[in-house]
Amino acid sequence: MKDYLEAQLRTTLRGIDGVPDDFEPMLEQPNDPDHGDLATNAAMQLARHLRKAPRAIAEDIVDLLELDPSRISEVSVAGPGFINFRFADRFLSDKLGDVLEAGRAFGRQDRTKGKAIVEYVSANPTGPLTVGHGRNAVLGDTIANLLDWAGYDVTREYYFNNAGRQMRVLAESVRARVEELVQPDNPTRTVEVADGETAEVPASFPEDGYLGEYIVEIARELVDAHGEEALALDLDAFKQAAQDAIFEDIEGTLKRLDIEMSDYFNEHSLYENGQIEATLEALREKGVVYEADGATWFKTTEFGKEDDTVLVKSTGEPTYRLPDIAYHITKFERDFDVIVDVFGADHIATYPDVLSALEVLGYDASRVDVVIYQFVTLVRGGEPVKMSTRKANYVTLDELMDEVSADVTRFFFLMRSANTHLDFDLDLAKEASDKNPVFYLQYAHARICSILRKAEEVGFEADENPSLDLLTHEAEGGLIKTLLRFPEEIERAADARSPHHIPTYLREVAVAFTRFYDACRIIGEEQKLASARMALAKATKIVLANGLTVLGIDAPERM
RNA sequence: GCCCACGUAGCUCAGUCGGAUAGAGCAACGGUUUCCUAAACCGUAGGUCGCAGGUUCGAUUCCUGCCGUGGGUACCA
Repeated sequence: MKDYLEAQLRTTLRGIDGVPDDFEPMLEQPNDPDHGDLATNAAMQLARHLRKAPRAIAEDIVDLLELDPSRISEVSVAGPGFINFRFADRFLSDKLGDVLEAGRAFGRQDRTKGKAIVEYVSANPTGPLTVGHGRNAVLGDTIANLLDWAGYDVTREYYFNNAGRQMRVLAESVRARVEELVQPDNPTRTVEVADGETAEVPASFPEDGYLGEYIVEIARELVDAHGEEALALDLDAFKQAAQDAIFEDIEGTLKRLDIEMSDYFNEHSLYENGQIEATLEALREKGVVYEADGATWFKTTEFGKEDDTVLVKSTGEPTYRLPDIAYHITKFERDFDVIVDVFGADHIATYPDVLSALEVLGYDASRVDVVIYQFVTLVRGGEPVKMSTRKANYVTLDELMDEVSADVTRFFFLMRSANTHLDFDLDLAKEASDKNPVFYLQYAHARICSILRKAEEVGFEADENPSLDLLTHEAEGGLIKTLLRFPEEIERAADARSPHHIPTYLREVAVAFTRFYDACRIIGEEQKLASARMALAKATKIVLANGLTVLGIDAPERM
């Protein structure tokens, strides 16, 4: 409908002198339903160009506009110069039939938009996923779902680094725990675990070692498998054992969230195939790289930064920025039209360097969208929980899901815009009865299922081709209009890479449905009306189920 | 210091490619149930859209400055 009106408006405007060729009329839904179903402010925007009063322009447009009365029942000029359109009931009921026909595909577009890659999670295998990773994972996965529905061929990629200092410290941590098991009488030392809390660790435990209990478990498995010989294993064996165990754990956690990556991209492969070196050379040729103090620098000051940035340390080891650039080049080489990165706010200073480098090397950096999400503060008993992966004091994503379920976890991460801080109140989410919006949505879906069951019970059979034009009650019209917005909402959320629009929208659907449910009976009404209303209930079920599917949340048959 | 977000109802947050009377949930207050799930619905109350300027026919939305909160500012990731 929006497309139809846009096209008609454009045609009309082209016939008016003085309208710029590139003028695109905008249509939006007025806040107040009394103002119609769609409105355009085109006349006001044109006032400048045409040097005429907006209302007069609006009158002219309305006079010239040719509209199909079976689609638009009413056009009016209002306020300072808005043109308001009202949909014909007939049109709405026709469209409702389309919803039923499309079913689980309603809101999904044909796969014609090209290839998209969404990089998310990307946690190095040093420990279990935490709540912070959870926000990343759920955001990324839902953005990927949205792009999928919006018509992209989507790759979901997890980028990780299993080389370097972090992993060395991890391996040493495991080794120390093995030593502790095999030689319990060795000297120990005291380390701080959390504010004011301490623990005893073997003297060989590395500085900044990983203190989580999972390290002890990995050590125990090694001792179970190798006995005392475990201590004699080389560091790579400890590293491998830790990495295997931790990745298995991470994949298990992601699976609980219904997340399955397309692939895992190992940073190390960029070294093996020479892309790190090639990237550095390419940058050097562009003259944005120089040597100083034994290190290799990237002239980020040329791109508005205060300082230059080290790409290769004086030790000869690249900082993570260089492989990041090389990695992003692979995304271009793999021909992705849309490239989305999901990063925590702590990466906010690093991605501009990557984009600058891509730009210098001739890639269209505007294809890269970086979604930055702010940190999650877990609140337990009214107190914020401080978290650190290295110290043992954190709440894992698994623990969170144990407490509040995967559905609630996903929903809470998705209901807020990514760039606001998220206070995740565990007590509230757990209590989660009437306060929890996810239940409200699921309940609306379950209630429709209940109606369907009831219909079967009492032997009600809806007409094959229900007369949808019987749906003239205010609550029915409101619900239909809300349902029909679903495809636009998906597209808008996908374009903006903003999943949180969907929970907001689905709540509107649930509210509109519950209002309808409250005002209109289905079973027991006269056959034709009952059939039409049953069709409306089914259409609502489709939209709720599809929307929840995009969010990765279950749509239960009963609650 | 500099960079990036954010600041909207008592609380948690939508809305912001400039538009008509700024919305929702929770909390508060009042009402509704012979009926397909009351995990509901209806109503009332609640606001200098952080502050001050600027651009505009029109600013919560764009620009500048200030204040506040968070994050970043490593030859760590």
